[in-house]
Amino acid sequence: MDEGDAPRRLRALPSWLLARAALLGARTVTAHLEEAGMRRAHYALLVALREDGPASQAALGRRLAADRSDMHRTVGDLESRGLIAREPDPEDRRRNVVTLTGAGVAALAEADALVDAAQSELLAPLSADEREELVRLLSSALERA
Amino acid sequence: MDEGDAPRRLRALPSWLLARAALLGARTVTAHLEEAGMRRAHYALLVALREDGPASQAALGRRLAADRSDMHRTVGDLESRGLIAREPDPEDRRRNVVTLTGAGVAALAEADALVDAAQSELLAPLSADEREELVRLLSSALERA
DNA sequence: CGGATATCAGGCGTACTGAGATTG
DNA sequence: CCAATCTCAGTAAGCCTGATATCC
Repeated sequence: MDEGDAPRRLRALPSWLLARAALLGARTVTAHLEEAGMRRAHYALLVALREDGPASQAALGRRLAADRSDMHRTVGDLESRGLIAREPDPEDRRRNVVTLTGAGVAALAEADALVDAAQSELLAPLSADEREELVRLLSSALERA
Repeated sequence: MDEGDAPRRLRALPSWLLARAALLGARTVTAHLEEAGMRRAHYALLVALREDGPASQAALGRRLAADRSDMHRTVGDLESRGLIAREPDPEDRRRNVVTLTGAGVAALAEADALVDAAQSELLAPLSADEREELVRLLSSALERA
């Protein structure tokens, strides 16, 4: 990727480094998740359902900081593959309640392992301490956003 | 952006944090550069020309890890605005030699300040030491790519 | 003949916006 | 009437590929 050849001004710019690292991370995770026929947005949605239980599409979109149009499409994808179920909420008929199916739980477990493998590959040059520090710094930069 | 509400699994995933932070950085830089009527690709190209002198489009693309189609479009944009000049290389007539114009140098100086301001805004929650550490960690993760 | 360059055409996933219909 | 939700349509920039013409 020739980052070493990039102009020094760019190599010292946090925003530029973040963009390059994020692209590398996205490619790595995408490549691994491909084995499960899943994309990153699919995985994030399934994780949110497992952790916090059934929710409306709007709530999921807020929690994942995802766009409503993309959420709509992602939910449709996963529903057509039987990994989630989408049913109207009887208490508020504007809402679609999204729930994880048994197949979804199984697919998610497989995807977890793939995503973990991708992290290891992505952060191979860093020690365990450095990986923790990176997570801490990125979390700090994001916490007020 | 509600990162604080995101599932814990995602908040501990480096690839996810990188994606969120990079998006925030891109939005911040884009917003600041808008004042100079410039996009990030334009800025990166001008920086490369200032630092290493005139170059062919292919060389610039390699140095910036940029796609050749986008490079073609970016060069066209900047040429039409008079910030760079594109002329066939007399020594190798396959090549277009791209050079920075006087107007380009001036626009780049203005953009430098805008980009610096964007970095400060992006990294406001971090101390100076933490910012250096973040740059170091990101560089390490990228160096073998 | 490769190999490299610039260009053109297009696809694809992501981020974002506007608008309509339904319901609370 | 206003607000929230879901849906659909469309825009824009970024990443990527294939193909062609030109030139070393």
